Amino acid sequence: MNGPTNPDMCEKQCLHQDRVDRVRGDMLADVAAEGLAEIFGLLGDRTRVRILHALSLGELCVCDISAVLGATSSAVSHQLRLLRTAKLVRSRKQGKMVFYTLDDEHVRQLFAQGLEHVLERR
Amino acid sequence: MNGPTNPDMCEKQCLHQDRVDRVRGDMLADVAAEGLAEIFGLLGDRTRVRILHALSLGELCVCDISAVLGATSSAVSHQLRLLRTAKLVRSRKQGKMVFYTLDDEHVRQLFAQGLEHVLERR
DNA sequence: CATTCATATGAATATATGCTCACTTGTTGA
DNA sequence: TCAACAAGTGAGCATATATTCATATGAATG
Repeated sequence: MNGPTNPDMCEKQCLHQDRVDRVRGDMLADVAAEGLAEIFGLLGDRTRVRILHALSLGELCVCDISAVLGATSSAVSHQLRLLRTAKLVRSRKQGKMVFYTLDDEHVRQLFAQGLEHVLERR
Repeated sequence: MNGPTNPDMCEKQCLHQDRVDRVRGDMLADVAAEGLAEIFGLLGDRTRVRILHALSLGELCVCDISAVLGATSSAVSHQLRLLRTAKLVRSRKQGKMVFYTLDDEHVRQLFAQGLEHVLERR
């Protein structure tokens, strides 16, 4: 009905067509943007950050993680499923227990990089 | 420290006290975990990812960003406020327009690192 | 001035997300 | 076979968050 013209998109005067065209051409593919948002989103939660950091220090079972974080094993298990699905952690079953380890070197580097950011901003 | 015993925290048999104690000692301070989650959370949204990527290609006004993303300038403005508050972008006023640029080198590196992850995962 | 326009912002709404609770699964050992 | 227990999961709830809509602000221009 309204067609492509959206009054909230200021298509009147301010648009720098050259710049816009150039940037449009270099923009990330949708999959890439989606993928980036997904991985960063996974790292963007306090509980998951702490789980991943704990695992970066060594292998732990669900119970241990719960104890370290002071969270219920249910909450931890829910989060571990997300991390497992995204292949950020790997699980190894041993009897009743399931041990988790980091399964992605990029995560370590992202952590280090992120920490630099956190520490250096002032 | 943990207060009352929580049945969901399996304090019975599986706990590897030595590991837990060691990891607890090396855990991130709360502020650090919170800070990490915050920065990653900001990067964990498709719209913000695309805004930041567009800005990594050069300075753009709000209107241009809207055009590049195909989003309303209102939506973009809201997101820019978050990014500005977190000092990930910087704004420069010129007449009616406001130009934005990336204001954080870490972001570029996080992007590169994140992209590697996205591209390399099987 | 009054108008137009780029940007910002508050309120409302829709959706996403994290946790708890109750329950299930699968394993160990009595 | 049965009880105990670690772990996983679905439902429900509470909160967070992204977008839209309406409106405000402030700058250029007639």
